Amino acid sequence: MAFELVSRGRESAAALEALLQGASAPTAPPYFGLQLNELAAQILRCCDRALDALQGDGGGRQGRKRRLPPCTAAQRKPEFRPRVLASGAEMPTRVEERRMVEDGFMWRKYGQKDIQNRKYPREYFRCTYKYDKGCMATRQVQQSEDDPSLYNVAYFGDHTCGKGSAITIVGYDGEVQKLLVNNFGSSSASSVSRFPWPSSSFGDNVKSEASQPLQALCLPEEGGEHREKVCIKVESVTAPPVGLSSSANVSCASPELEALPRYFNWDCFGESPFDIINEFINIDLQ
DNA sequence: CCAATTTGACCCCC
DNA sequence: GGGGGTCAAATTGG
Repeated sequence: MAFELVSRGRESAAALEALLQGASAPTAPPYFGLQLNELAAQILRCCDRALDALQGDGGGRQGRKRRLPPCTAAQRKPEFRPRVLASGAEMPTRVEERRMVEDGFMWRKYGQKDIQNRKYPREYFRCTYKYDKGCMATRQVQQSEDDPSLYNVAYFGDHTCGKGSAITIVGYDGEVQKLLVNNFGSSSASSVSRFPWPSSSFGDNVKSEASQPLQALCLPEEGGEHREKVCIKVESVTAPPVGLSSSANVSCASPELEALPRYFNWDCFGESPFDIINEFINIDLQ
């Protein structure tokens, strides 16, 4: 209950921050020395910490850890099971490198594997509602070798359990960029998965149409505590018209994404957690 | 008792 | 045949 309440508060803060970013945040009156958007970001961080604390409270589902002696083959019932291939060659819809912060979904671990040439095992999670609602979303989590405090998270499949959403962004020339993102940044499993900005915010300001959602997606925690890299699969990319400027830089080796470089803070996903390089770009948050 | 985790076995693909 | 993804029995803890 407390978890849901804090989650709701977090979503409200996210909405506030998105609205402030879309509005004239720099001219908004300061509040105790903070700009309003900074204040919203601060509220978000507090909510995230509270949610983390609640999850690690022992009442959460993550607290169950044990180490068992392995079962012998004789103890197991040899049984032929028809397999349903869930992943195959499927590419993840989202890849993140993040500290262990809840992503807004209910996951159930179903496997763990040692991966060749990898220091840490890969953990496999499926949506808790796989059987209830036929939700086939899965995710894979692997501890980063570069920074063990970070975890690479790859998402496969869309949530059909009603807990996720995809957003569509109209590009500079009207071409649709569809970002496959599920309930990004929310920490509430029971929340309605909608982004905090209304579709009408993609108004006449062409420049903000593309940049605003990306900024709003990325809510880096200042001070470095909450550092994450967000990788989003972009189905269609369109270059902004000549003359439009952006304060961000981009470098990306992917040919399909060459058009973007000058306008966003893209970075190539060179050190992909799961060897996925070309179809994903990395938004380096700072 | 039920739900979640652990972990070896199983299965598919390359 | 090996690697990686999934299954499900065993186990644990609320």
